[in-house]
Amino acid sequence: MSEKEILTRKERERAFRRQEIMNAAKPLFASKGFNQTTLEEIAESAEFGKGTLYNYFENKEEIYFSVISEFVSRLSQIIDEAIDSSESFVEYIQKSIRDLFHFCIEDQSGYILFVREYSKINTETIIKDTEVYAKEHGLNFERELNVFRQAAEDGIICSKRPERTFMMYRMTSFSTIHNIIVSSCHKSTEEINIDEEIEIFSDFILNGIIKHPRSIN
Amino acid sequence: MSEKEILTRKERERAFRRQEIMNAAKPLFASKGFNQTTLEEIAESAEFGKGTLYNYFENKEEIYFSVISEFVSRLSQIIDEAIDSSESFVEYIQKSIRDLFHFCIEDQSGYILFVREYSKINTETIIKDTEVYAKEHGLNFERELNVFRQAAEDGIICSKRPERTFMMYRMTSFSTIHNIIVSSCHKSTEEINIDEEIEIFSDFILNGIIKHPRSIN
Amino acid sequence: MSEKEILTRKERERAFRRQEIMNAAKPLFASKGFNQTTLEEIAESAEFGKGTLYNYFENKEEIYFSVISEFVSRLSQIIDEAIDSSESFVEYIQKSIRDLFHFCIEDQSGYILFVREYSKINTETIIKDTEVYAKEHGLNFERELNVFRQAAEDGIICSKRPERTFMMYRMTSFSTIHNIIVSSCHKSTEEINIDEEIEIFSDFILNGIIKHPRSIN
Amino acid sequence: MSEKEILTRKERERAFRRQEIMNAAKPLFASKGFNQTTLEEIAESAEFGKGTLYNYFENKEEIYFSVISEFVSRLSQIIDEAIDSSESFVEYIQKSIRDLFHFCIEDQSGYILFVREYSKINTETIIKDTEVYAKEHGLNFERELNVFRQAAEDGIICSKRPERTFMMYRMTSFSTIHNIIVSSCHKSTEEINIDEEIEIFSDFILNGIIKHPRSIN
DNA sequence: AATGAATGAGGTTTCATTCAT
DNA sequence: TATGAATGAAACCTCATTCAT
Repeated sequence: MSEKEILTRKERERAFRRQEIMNAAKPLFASKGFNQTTLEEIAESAEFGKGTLYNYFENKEEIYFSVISEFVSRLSQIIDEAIDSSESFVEYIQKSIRDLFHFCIEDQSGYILFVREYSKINTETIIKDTEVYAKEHGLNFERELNVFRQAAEDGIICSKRPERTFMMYRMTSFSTIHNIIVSSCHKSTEEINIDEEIEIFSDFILNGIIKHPRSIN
Repeated sequence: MSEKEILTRKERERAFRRQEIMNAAKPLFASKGFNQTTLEEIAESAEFGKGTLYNYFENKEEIYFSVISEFVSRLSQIIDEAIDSSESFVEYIQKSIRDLFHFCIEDQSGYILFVREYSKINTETIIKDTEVYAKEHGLNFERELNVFRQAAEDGIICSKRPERTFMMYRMTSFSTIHNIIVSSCHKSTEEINIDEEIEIFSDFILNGIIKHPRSIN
Repeated sequence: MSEKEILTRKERERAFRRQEIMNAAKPLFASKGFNQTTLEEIAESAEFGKGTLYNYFENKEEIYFSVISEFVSRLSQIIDEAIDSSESFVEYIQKSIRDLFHFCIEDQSGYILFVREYSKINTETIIKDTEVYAKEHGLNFERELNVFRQAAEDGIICSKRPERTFMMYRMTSFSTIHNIIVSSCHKSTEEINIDEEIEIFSDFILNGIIKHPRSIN
Repeated sequence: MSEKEILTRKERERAFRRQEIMNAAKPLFASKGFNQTTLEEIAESAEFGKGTLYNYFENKEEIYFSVISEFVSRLSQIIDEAIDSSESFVEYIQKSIRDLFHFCIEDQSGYILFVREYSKINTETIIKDTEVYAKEHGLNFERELNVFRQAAEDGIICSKRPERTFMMYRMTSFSTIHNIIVSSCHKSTEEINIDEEIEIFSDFILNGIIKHPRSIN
């Protein structure tokens, strides 16, 4: 029996309103940033009074990090599923890229907030050490890292330092998604074809930019 | 005879003090962000009174963007030089990666500010359209883009969409540098070997992550 | 049933506090001017915190112009009533002078602020074109002007340019009231007799300064 | 032999530069007010360095009051001349109105500054008591007042309180001139005819606004 | 539980005045 | 004597948080 089922009606209502506030805050934080988003705006968007927010969250920061935390949980799940359901390294790469891209483009606001904090590029909130931060939210890079280590041992990838290779792969994924989102905002006319982007990116990751005698794909 | 030589002593002193203020502001903006950095801090760090700053800059924003502008100018120059002095595409890639990495790691604060604005991830300043912004500061992506287009025509790179490939290459460069800088901040004990990082990254870009029958390099 | 009656208790309290702030600000603005009056002083005088003022007014200017606006509305009403209730030109002149003097001397601070702005002598606020300004606040010189035009047609006043005559009459009224107020401030011992002042002024306006064979009055 | 002649060349140059600064400051103070005019603007307009001003004046206020003082001296002289050269009360009134109007409209900036201070409507400078102020600058209302007292004794004017009548006359003169100046600023198309204005005003003062059996004029 | 009025610390910016050159 | 760089007090305004209702 899961924990959820033993929530009372009051607790369920409380959780529901908490979520409503987070949903209202997310696009505001994403588009305007932490400091530039006022509690008044969040309250108005959530159709609550300003003071009510403090019945559900300690302070502004807690709202902010709760939003990100929620995103990270789901992100983590997606990666776990990709690992669990793949039978080869290449399949895992392709699957995780595809699922990650779709998920992030689905929830652009969440993604932007996540990458802003995670890349440590944000300066409006106290920067937390990535590892602490990742653990707090259950983001499990260790499992992925092990996949890369195993692939190195198996001779599937050539790098002598799979940790570095993994980091580059991860960073590159995030910045490419970021780039797609930004592009789609600014050039609405030129419709972005997500599946094409995914294919180009997968090829870039697997084969690099130089033409090789025979491509794996 | 260049214009610089006909600056009067006063003008030279003025330019010097302007630079001093920018140098004082740069690491503050980089570590704390735009809003979190107060003019008082900048003034104190520059060893000037608060009001003095306004004799050299219109307002806080002008200090901020002047710092970035200076970085972009030098960045632009480095890329131009790499293009001009390379005889093949692969040489250009290797050279530009090497020079870019060294330059950015030399001026970490400037780099962080640049990437924060340029990636449109920053929310504290009015985000300018990348292209406008790039032109304003003389950042010339068009030239690099043409290098990639030519390489595609020549069959050196396999992508059917060299613009996308270039963008991924650029993004990936920046996030890798970013990652190195962040790592070096947090794990100062584990000394970062820049040249090794450059080699790994060059290989990653040129060949991807999958082992190929024969590597170009 | 008027709209006022359907104000909720909250709305009534809000309006009341708004008025309190205006009442606190009025004598300060009148005695010290716009720039020389600080928000801190207004807040202290109104027995509110500094920030509270911003819950009722957009900014300092809005407080200032609200005070004047309130005065102008009441001034306008007084003149309208004098026109409506008078049966001859001379009666209207005497009545309007009497009511105007009493009203302005009752609310000296309001009057000083009004005349400062209206005479375009003030340089601390952006000077608005008198006509625009008058219309905004419902000050209706046009009606009075028509009374003068009619009197000229009827041969009651001799001027060939009743517009000018009206303007002189208005200006003179204001500066005389101003003079009375200033005098009463500085020479508090010598009690000012308002009714005598009104009589002298009415005579001055109607008959000029030269003795005539027979005076209307 | 006058004092002027024993000024050394240095002293003459000093006086000349003092005057230059005042001339530069006058229109600025008139159009923008005391606080809104910066020393930097005055210095620039006078083609001096900011610091140089302090070699000629104690501080900003001294510049301001020197400008007004100069105006008052000349104003005083004009009224004295009108009194001295007139043979009747009516002639004095007509002459003084004419000369005053022409003088003030010639030096609009000076006039505006004078009336702003003198009417005690200004709040940007410490308001000085009119009498002190008048004496300081040699403005001699006492002589004019005596002319009115004499006219009352002689039965030329009807008022039992010639002091009040004089004050109204003075105030009215100033506000009418003020009105003309303001009008000429805002309605440049409709050319103002000074001589016509003077005639209308003289008539207004002497005869009031009501048509009398026979007009003096 | 919900509200929003009240608060005041803290930020940017202006500008008269000083003073070393 | 002329200069203008340096200064810092003082002003307006924002907004997260508290708390009485």
